[in-house]
Formats: sequence, C-alpha cells, structure tokens
Amino acid sequence: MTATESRSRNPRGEGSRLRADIVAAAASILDETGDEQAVTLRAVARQIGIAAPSIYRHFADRQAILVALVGEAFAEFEQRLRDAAVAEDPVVRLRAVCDAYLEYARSRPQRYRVMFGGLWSAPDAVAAEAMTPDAAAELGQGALRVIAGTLQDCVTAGRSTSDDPLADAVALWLGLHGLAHQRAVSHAFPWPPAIVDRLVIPLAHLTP
Amino acid sequence: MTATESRSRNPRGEGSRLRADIVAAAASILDETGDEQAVTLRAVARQIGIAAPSIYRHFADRQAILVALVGEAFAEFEQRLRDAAVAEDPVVRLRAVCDAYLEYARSRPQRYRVMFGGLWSAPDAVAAEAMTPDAAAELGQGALRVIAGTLQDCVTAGRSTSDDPLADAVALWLGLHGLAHQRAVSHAFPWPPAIVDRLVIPLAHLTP
DNA sequence: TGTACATCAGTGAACGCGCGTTCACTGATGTAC
DNA sequence: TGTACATCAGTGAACGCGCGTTCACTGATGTAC
Repeated sequence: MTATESRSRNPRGEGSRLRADIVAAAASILDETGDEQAVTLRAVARQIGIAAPSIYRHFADRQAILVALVGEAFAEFEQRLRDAAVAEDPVVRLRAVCDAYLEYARSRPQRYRVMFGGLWSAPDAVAAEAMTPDAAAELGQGALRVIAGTLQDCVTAGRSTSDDPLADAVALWLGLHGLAHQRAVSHAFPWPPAIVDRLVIPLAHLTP
Repeated sequence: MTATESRSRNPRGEGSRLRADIVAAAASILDETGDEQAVTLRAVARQIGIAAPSIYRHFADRQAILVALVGEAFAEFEQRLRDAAVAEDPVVRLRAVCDAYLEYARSRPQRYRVMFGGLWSAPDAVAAEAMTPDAAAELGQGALRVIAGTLQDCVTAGRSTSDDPLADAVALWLGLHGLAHQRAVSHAFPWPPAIVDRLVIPLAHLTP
C-alpha cells in the first residue's frame, strides 16, 4: 500500500501506461480493503507513487476509475469461463464452467462483490454518465451466454431435461451468484456438503 | 430529508424514544439514497431535527447505528416469513414463504442489500466490536430455519423428494438470495418468465 | 547539424467540503427533605 | 407547601482529517525548419 517512489516518468507516447497502473492499483486497493470507498484518488495515487492530480489526465473522475475496473473485471471473468469450457462431455463442461465461476468469485471476493454489487444502480454512476444503462445491462451477459450455451449442449446431448435452456441458464446463474456472493460476504456460514451439486444438478435439470 | 424542526424534547425517562427515531431515520436515508455511506451521523441528525452529538447518548458510534438497523431489519424479515407460513398445504406454504422472501427484498431493496451485503465482513465492524462474529453468523439463520422447516414438511407429506431438507433449504435460500439480490441491484435485467418457479421447484425437489 | 518550439507526462500548493467526534454547556423536570 | 439539588435530554462551537478537484506550473523530449 505504500508508494514505490521508484516510479519514473513514462516515455513520450506511452503515457497511457499510467492508465493501466491506475486501474491495477484500484483493483489492488479494493481486494485488500474490501471497501470500494477506499478506492480514492489519493489512495490510488499513493500506491502508484504519483501525485493525485496526475490521474485526471487519464480519467474524468473517481467514478470513471471504478467503471474501468469493473469493465476489465467482467472481461477477465468471462474469459475464465470460456477457458474452462473445454471438455468433450457437455455435462463435464457445464460443471467446469460453474466451478470456474465460483473459483473466480472465491479468488477475488471483493472484486466480485463490486462487480455485482450495484455500483450501477446507484443514481450517481448513471446520472453522471459514467456508464449508460445499456452498457450496465450488458455487463455479465457474456458470462451468462457461456452458461446458456453449455446448458443448451447438455440438452442437445440428452443429458438435461430443461424445456427452456435460456431461462434455466438464468436460474442456474442465480444459484451460482447467490452462493458466490454469500461466500464473498460471510466468512462463517455453515455450508452443507456438496452445496454446489445441490444447486447445479437440479437447476440445470441434469439427468443421472 | 429536511429537518422537521418541530421536534420537541422527550419527557424524562423516555429519552430512548430518540433511539428508535435514529434507527428509523437511518433506514429511511438508506432506502432513499441506496447508499449506506449516506447514513452519516449528521444526515441522521438533520433528518430528525436534532444536533449531531445528541446521537452519542444512544449509540457509541456511527457503526452502531447500522448494526442496530440491520438487527431490526432481520427481525422484521423473519417475522414476515413466519407470517406467510399459514396455509395447510405444505407446498403452498413453502411457495408463500418464498414469495414473502422475495417481496421483502423487492419492497426494501437497499435495506436488503445492506442486510446481506457484507457490512460484517468488513474488518471495521467486527474489529471495532460493533458486532461479534457469532452474532453476525446468527443473522439470517432464523429466516433459513423457516425455509428449512417448511421444506421438511413438504418431504414429510411426500411432496418433495429431497434427501436432505436442511441442505436443500440452504440451496433454495441461495437461489432466492441470488434473485433477490440481483433484482435489488439491477433495474434492467431481462428476467425470463416464471423465474421463481424455475428456482423453487427444482431446488426444493417438489414433485408434480 | 543546430536550434526554436510544440507537445507531452506529470507536479505542488491550495480550495472548500462534509465528516466523526470531543467538550463544556443549558435548561427543564422530577425528588428528597 | 416550599426549595435546593440531582438527573436527564439535548445543544453549539470547535477540532482535525481526508477527500475531490482546480490551477498554474515544470521539465523532458520529439519535430520542423
């Protein structure tokens, strides 16, 4: 969290490197403190070792940093799901996607919380045009499409009895989200054994 | 949000009325702004029409107000679920409990978000002894017990094939929580029809 | 090859703000004698 | 019945703090001529 002090100015034309550093610092502060309010311009600047006003060259305001952070996080998240969907067997593939989903949330609980935490429902963000309602609605849809596609494959292969894979993908996602979110939030919850199976198998209508 | 100004001092021995007013004001600020950071001592004091330091007679600090607010909210929440569990038929009863759960979250989305939002996972709250880890873990367990009891009744009546009603109650709760939380957070999500059925029926293993 | 100049990345000081909290206090009201 | 006093509910001014943001700036580096 302390400034590195060793930072030297970027060469000309590569000033946008600082932009990446800012987003990375914001992510690291968020992961460490677990509090999006702790991601202040000054905290970010301290961590990188720059003066706070330097941020304005790259972001319009504080909110814009968080918007960029969440955008990148969703892209990485979706990629993890895609990378997990490799097995031949569609049921194995679906289970791997679900595990990747939960593993992402477990490895970055605070980031997950903010991604799905309604940063966007706050009047501020949208009103300040940091993010359009359309863009906000699109976030996470990519991840949902991965789940829906894999579930569709299970149905096609006769391994799921879902009568509406798209709708059931939403239900399955809600179950995963409930678990991921509750895990991110509570350290002491007494989870029953095989809780993931108890969500995935019925929600995906997998046949034995 | 503006001060009433008409408030007059409580009679002797009933100073604790102000305590209730403080919690109510905090709840109203939270519901209106959707931001727990907006629940400041000064905002609460403004809303009630008192001076900010008057709060210290009733609460040790800012965090204590939020702890009291969440405690009351959970008690009310649990009562709603109990009140909903009246039907003779256990499946109807279970469905009514689930509907009451979702209705509570829909009517008080911001309060729901904070209740389950990990106010407690933040180092601050527990470290500041505003709340013990045990007390934090107990929150929401009452609501879970209502769901588990009703699901058990469904099994006993031969209307659910769950092999472990307590574990499946957790799974069902996670599904409800995922839906309630996502609804609280996103205004624009394209919900498929009958999403509640798609969660409750499979997670509770209800038989047709 | 030299030089004036434009561009770029980033700085340091300062602003006004709302906040949590502390402090010594005020003034009404009940109670002991 | 009167009165001194303790208790109680709440106040007003002030503190130091970290914040987002603005402003005029610095100094290195590439480029046009």
